[in-house]
Amino acid sequence: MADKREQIEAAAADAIRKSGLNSVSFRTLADEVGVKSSSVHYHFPTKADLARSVVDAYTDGFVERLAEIERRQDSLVGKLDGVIDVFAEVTAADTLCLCGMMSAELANLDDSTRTALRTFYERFGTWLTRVFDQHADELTGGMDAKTLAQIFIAGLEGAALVDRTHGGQESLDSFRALARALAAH
Amino acid sequence: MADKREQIEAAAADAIRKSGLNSVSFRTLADEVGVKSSSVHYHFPTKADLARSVVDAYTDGFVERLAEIERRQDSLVGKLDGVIDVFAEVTAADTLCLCGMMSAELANLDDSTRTALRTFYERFGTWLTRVFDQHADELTGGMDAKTLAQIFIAGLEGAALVDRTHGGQESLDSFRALARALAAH
DNA sequence: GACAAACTATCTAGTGATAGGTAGATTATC
DNA sequence: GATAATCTACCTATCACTAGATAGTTTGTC
Repeated sequence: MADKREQIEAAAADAIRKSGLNSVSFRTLADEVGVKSSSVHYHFPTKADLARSVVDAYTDGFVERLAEIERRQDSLVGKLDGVIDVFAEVTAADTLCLCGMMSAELANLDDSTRTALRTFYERFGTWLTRVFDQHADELTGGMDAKTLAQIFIAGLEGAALVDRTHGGQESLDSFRALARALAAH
Repeated sequence: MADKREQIEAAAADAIRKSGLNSVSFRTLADEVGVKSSSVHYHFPTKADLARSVVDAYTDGFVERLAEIERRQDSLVGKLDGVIDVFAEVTAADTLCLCGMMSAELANLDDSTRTALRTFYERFGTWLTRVFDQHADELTGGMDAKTLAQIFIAGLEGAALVDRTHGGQESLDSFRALARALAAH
């Protein structure tokens, strides 16, 4: 049996992606990993501590996946499709991007967790902006790299949100089409 | 003092847009309109009844605003900007689209409320698709009307979500830029 | 190497606050 | 007098969080 702290963090991340931080309780989390709720409080004194830790870990994992995409894909469409694939996995599992979910719950979060969320979007945005910049000569439409990055970040977060309400990946596929329209020249 | 039922519904809609259905309680709602929680239960027996009513009312109001935009704006960019303005109001009030917020909470909703959410997206999508179809000859990029409608629905929901985490309307403005890039010819 | 102190990770047992929901009495309206 | 809308008073369940006990492990000291 692996480290309990990591198990708790993983169980929390899964539950948050499915139904949000608000419907994650120390008790259900404890039951899932086979300890008492007081033990969860030992590792994460308050819910805010748990929330921040989960966001930080998710962000690190997400950025690592972006780096992997960059290693494997040379073309702009290949890279964008790689990112869309990440969101497609999330949608296929009937969940949301953890940071998208928690952004909806922003009003209930403490400052440190809000900062962690901003860091997620910032790192995602920095990566996407750089990718668009690297392929600037292939782009149509006349929009700059940062604008395109923001369109894709908001678009993919929203697509996961919308697609989950009716199943399938229609919205996500529309962003695959947008990627191809932008890269055609 | 207006009809209590409507007051309760309006207070619920405001609270949901700010912090989600999960953090709206019959007690706080009752306090806001000056009644007891049992009186709220008289008008809306269960929380699911309240949720569905609020979504239905929001959808009707939203669709009415779309019709108004269509009456006032002739150009494609004018119509798209009108829709983006609706989301800009939402963002300026530090809230989300009510249906976007509740989509994040999908796992905690009953079937009738989920159906009401799907209806919102369907009516929004039908309107946007028709608008893009009407201006098909002005479009660049080669994407069909339905694809474009899905890009804007997901994009605007996501932009409201993302922009709220760091203030401002950067993401929303990027969709204004996309509208102009698509309409240029 | 032996022993004590400190630390880690868990437990039992409980706190006060709040949640959605209900029964039945009361008041206002027509 | 009937009906609609509100009230008081309550229920059970769950929430985040805490105190204090208890093992096992690690670490510092002689």
